[in-house]
Amino acid sequence: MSLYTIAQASEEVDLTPYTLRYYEKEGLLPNVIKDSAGRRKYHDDDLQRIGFIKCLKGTGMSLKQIKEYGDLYEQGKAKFKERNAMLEEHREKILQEIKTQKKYLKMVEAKIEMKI
Amino acid sequence: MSLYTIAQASEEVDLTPYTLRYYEKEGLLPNVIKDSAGRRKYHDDDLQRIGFIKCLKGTGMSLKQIKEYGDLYEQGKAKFKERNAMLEEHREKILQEIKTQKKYLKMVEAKIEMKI
DNA sequence: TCTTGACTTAGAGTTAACTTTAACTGTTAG
DNA sequence: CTAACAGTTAAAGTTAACTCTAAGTCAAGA
Repeated sequence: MSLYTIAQASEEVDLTPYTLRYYEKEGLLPNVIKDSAGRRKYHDDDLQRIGFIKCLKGTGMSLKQIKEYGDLYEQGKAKFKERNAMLEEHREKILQEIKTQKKYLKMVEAKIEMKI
Repeated sequence: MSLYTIAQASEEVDLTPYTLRYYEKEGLLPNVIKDSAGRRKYHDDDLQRIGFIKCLKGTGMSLKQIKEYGDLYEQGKAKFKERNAMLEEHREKILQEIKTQKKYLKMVEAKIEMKI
């Protein structure tokens, strides 16, 4: 049941405190609590969530869509289907993107080998 | 030796005319010629170049870096080494990125299978 | 007690990469 | 001949995702 300050959480997830506050302001982190002095305290759950946000973002999902997903997540199993549909669609997008990256990799390698 | 108007080139490479003009303004397309009325005419070479720009951009290279690469390219074999070094470094970046994407894919798939 | 340092907020500023606007020009179909 | 069209430019506007500033609060150490 460990708690992290924003500096510690920042270190842990490799995002700046600015970014963490920004994500919270955008509604991506609805469960971050504050201590009596109003300072943020991050739970392990929060860090997990940030990890998944980084995953979605790193695979090209916009913060807006990530928020949509998060909002569905907050509504529990009532929205399970919708939420999973989003993920399945996103999965296809990632697969497609990996294919594209591989194609581009070949183009770059061809250019390297061209030696002109 | 076919020539394309900006509308045709746009269609061909799947970028808007706005974007093509923008790329040119940024110095990424130094060889686009104009007809007597001042209208752009794209050679096949230009389209090839745009294709490679899309490849570099699609693999995360900034337009600024793409311009650097293009500038080296313009200087011919004098800058071959430097230019190829850029590509080799970029190749590593793409390989790394594909790895990351695969990791993220697994995370998304795990979440889908989690059914919670 | 004072001050240092880590936090807080609202809001302004930044950056990359477009995207659009306004005003204009040259080409072509009727 | 003229209206519509496809292009031109410089410059302004947009968007996403931060990133920073200014002014303030609170707790802890000398």
